[in-house]
Amino acid sequence: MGRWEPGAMERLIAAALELFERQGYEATTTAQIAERAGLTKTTFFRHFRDKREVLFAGQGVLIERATAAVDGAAHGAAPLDLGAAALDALAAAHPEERRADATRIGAVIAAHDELRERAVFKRSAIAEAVARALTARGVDAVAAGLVAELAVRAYYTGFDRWAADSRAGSLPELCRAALDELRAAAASVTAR
Amino acid sequence: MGRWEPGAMERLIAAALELFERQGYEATTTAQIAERAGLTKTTFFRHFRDKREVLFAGQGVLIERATAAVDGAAHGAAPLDLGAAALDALAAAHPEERRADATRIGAVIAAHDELRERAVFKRSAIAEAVARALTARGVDAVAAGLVAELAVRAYYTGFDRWAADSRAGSLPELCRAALDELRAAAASVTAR
DNA sequence: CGCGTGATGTGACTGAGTCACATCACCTAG
DNA sequence: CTAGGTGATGTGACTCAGTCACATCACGCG
Repeated sequence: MGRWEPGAMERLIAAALELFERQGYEATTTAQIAERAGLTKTTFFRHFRDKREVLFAGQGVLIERATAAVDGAAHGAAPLDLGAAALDALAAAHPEERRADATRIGAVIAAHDELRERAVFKRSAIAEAVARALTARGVDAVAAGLVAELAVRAYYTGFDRWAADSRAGSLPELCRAALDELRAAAASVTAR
Repeated sequence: MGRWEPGAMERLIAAALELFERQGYEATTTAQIAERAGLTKTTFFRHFRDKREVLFAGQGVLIERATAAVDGAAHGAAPLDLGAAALDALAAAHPEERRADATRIGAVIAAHDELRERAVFKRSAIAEAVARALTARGVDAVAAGLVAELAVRAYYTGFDRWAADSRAGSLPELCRAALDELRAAAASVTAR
């Protein structure tokens, strides 16, 4: 499979991150990124659909993992338990060694609207996929949308705390704690 | 204020919508849109930040209306009542005469990922603004995020039904009905 | 050793988005 | 009635994202 210097995509991601941090996102050219990785612009676009996507590589597996967790959850699980299963799968996708990378990437994304837009889109794609998986498990559509939203919201809340503070607990713990907070707040807010 | 032929922005929006429907979004050039509106490409970009934005003009007032409704709600209102106030303000922003336009615009957006991404971003911007307005009214941050999500979700659910079926009820009614469904589902899902 | 395959390079091209500068309609002060 | 002033538009040139057809090169396999 691999020939030439292997790891082209990884080199492109690293080069992009360094240049974005140093020069800013808009001031960095896809040709510059490719050159720093020892490649050309055309090859950059062979690995990423567009310039933004270089910071979101690997998120593709999130949807698969989350939906697989819902599909494979225990028979008879309550809707919120299915959501928790999706949440655990999402949290398990990021090894502790990559926490520092997450921090750096998050800082770049937060600084540029164009990238925040893509981040929000990715988030909504995950939520939609989880909601579909929930309805496939028999959860009614409205409840599925809400449970998926809770799970994804817990995931991003936990992820942000994990990335923001290297001394914070593990990602799965932080995500579970966030889900507990959300469930409590939701119950209190919707009580009549 | 106005000189030349007035209504340049409206002409651009109408031209863009017609061309997008006829040729597709990607096959349509900003120069084509401008020409059809009797203008030039440069003027197009004086009215819209980018090509996508031409289909989202006017959404800027949604945030102002929704946050103003929260700011001005009755003293002592419960969090969900504040959310309902934001929802009513959002629903009131679309006169019945524009239902057909909403249907057409929605069809174009739904057919192109690039536009769906922008739509999701707009939605999240509204939700964030409402959440901020809620925290400013003393609602705790986690609950504010959830209530804002419920309100915005009710708004989009109602809006989609309103745009999808010209015989469906009024937008405010559809949005309120959606909020009722969501509250019931949320209460049932988060019950222990 | 020759051949197929897959990743990369090359060069040219389209179109989004920006910018400096010129122009023209309208309004207002004198 | 005229001279600026203002704000919206036009013009032409430019950068860069993203695409494409075609050439090239490394590697594995028969």
